[in-house]
Amino acid sequence: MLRISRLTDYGTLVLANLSQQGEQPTSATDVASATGIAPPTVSKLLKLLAKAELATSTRGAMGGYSLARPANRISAAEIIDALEGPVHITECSADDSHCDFESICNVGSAWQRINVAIRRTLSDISLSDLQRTRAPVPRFEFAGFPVHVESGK
Amino acid sequence: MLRISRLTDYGTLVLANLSQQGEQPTSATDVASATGIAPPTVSKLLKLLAKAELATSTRGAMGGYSLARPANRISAAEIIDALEGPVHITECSADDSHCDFESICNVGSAWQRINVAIRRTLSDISLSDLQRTRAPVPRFEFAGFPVHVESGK
DNA sequence: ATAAATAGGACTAAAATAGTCCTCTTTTGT
DNA sequence: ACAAAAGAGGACTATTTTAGTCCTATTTAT
Repeated sequence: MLRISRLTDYGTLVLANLSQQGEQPTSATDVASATGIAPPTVSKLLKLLAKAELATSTRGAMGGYSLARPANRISAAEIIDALEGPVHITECSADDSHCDFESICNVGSAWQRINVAIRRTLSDISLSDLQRTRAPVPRFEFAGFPVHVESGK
Repeated sequence: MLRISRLTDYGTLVLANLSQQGEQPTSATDVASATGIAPPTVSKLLKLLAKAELATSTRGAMGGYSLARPANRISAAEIIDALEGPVHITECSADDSHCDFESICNVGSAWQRINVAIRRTLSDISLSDLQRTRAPVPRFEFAGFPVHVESGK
């Protein structure tokens, strides 16, 4: 359905919060109170983000998490991958998937192509873009026709 | 998770099949055996597609379904909308949604913008594009940088 | 030592999805 | 008129995914 899960949405908030804190580590508890998200959930998210190397963790007292890289070098695609695993627009876009109708199905490849295109775009959008209230306006093209997206409302 | 549901994938197959049958109505049962999808599921899909006016139904003996319009005037976005309802990339992209952190959250609008951009692209892709084995290669741009997608693999 | 943190993973609950089935209405052909 | 073929509509169930909680172990600063 072309949507990201709520956890990913929260994850973006969490990363945005880390980004505001700068270099020094922030504890999961602090992030939780700053964002209003339930502490155990924040903790779970930060563990996933650390495993994906988007955040670095410091253990022990005065420890916490901080961004692994500047916000402009963390892409929306990486955030989604970290929190939802590699994403395929349909089941049959997955590398190792097979279905019974492959011989009939002439549809798969186009969805796959669209999937690739969306992922590329998401790769070009950084956490800092996501944070900017006035983010740059994405522009899409298909089959040679540019599709302009109005900014704001 | 940026993926469409399996039903939508099936729905595309079903529509592609109707498209191949031309004008005369095809029964849900026939579509089911042509595609290999379980008959009750095909029936459910066709009902939804008919309600969304992507297919027209003819009741009674010799009845069935046919495309409401030529395949090149049915867009991927319409198919998704018909089978999954209006789609939002995050919960807070929905028109009437509110969350407790709106005052803190500076992230929402960018995801929303991305959502709009993806939908526009999907609107420009037609059922006939989806059917073509060599569909045109979508091209995306973000913040002024064109992103080229290689064709094929 | 002790307190403050993360690491890791087991576990539960809730929600969305997929799929099935039943009954009713409409239409065609005999 | 009637029987058969088809769709309309909706209730229902099972499965899977997602969200969220909690517990125990490990690490580190003071």
